[in-house]
Amino acid sequence: MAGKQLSNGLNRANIEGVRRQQLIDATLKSIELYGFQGTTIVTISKLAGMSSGIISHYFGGKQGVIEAAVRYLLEQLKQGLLLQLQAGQARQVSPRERLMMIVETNFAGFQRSSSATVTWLAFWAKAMHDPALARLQRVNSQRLSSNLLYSFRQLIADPAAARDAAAMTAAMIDGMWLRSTLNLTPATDEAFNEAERLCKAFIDSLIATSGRADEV
Amino acid sequence: MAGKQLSNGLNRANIEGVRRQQLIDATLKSIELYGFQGTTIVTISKLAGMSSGIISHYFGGKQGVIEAAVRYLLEQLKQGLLLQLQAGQARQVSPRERLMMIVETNFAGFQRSSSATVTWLAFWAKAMHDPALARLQRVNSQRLSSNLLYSFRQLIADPAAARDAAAMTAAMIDGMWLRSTLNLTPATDEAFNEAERLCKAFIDSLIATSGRADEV
DNA sequence: ACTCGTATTGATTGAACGTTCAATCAATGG
DNA sequence: CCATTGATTGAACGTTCAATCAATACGAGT
Repeated sequence: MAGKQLSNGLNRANIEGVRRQQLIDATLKSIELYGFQGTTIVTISKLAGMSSGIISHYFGGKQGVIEAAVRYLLEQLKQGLLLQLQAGQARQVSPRERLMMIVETNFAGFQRSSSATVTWLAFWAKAMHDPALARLQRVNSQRLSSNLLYSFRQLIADPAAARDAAAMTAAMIDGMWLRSTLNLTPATDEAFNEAERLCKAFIDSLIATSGRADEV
Repeated sequence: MAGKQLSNGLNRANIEGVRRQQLIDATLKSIELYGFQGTTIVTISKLAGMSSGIISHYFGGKQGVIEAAVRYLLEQLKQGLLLQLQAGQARQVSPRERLMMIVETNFAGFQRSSSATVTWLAFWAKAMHDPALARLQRVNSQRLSSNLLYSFRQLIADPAAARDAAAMTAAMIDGMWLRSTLNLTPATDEAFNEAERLCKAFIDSLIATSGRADEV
């Protein structure tokens, strides 16, 4: 019944999901190639190998498919950390290891791709004038802070110091990512690797300092 | 001769400069009010109290006036530090003081204004697909790094450690600024003040750590 | 008062874009 | 083998916007 196959190997019920993902991929590709302003219904649908009308059919309009693409990016980031934590579920993950995983997730391959970097920047710029996107942005920003704070609390006794450590680390991750993205000369991962290294070094210095306990 | 006054108090030769600045101000105001996408020739010229044609006359087109507005922002940032250093020229400015000045400049009032924050984000997003803007971005990004490195070199003996300190501080400044801007709920300066505090605390911790000298 | 030159206007144009919807067609069900 | 579904198309439409340019306003010089 639901398992009946079409000749192209697609289940009828799956077509919608498949098309939506194809259009989201095409949207990210278009933003990568032509920029946010240069992305139109035509560039997206052409990259997807479909007609222009299909976008309104599945997403209600251009605004819809772009919002969906952003949600996809946010979801990738969220799942990235979940998967990595899951991978180390057998053994016990120390607070320090967990912090390193958070850093690695934020500098993972997908987050370095052109389509992702360009879209993130456009997303932030648009979030300042679009309440729906602003809400998504805030949730995402909060998640990074909370994840960091959770681990820092287990490493730093003083609550205020733990909060400061989390805020600093969040800023350093975002700042490193931003500067790496903007200064990406050709297609070198060098900047991202260095950024990841420095973020991890910073976390270790925070832990080491707090080990010496009593400051301020 | 050149000092001849018009009835409105403007020098003929100055009219062009005055009009250009008025249009740049109007452009920033429009981006603040309507966003980057919502900014058109009409919104700018209306805010400036002039007609739409004037933009093409003075800037050759919309692209021209927007580029000029971005250049103005970059110049403000550059001059901000110069002025502050100049203010303390009489007495000797210690390397640490100079670092704090750099932080203060990046969180100065003008950089917190809506018109500036929105334009910065739009500028970054556009820089990824516009070579002219990308060049401006790189120069600006480099300046922050160089300024920081110059002072850190006087405080940290190991060259590699000084370079890392500068890179980390640059990222923290940009990251703190970004997160403050994006999470600006209503119109609270609270986030910016906290960001400035943490950046300064971070610099002090870098200096203190290097004082203990020999690490790695 | 009159003219010249510059500054400015704003209606108009043409291109670009998002949306709509009647028509098409392959895949299903009977 | 015919009827029905619904996924997909793409031309047409209305809107938006940057750019243009002929017309106008206005100060300066005589």
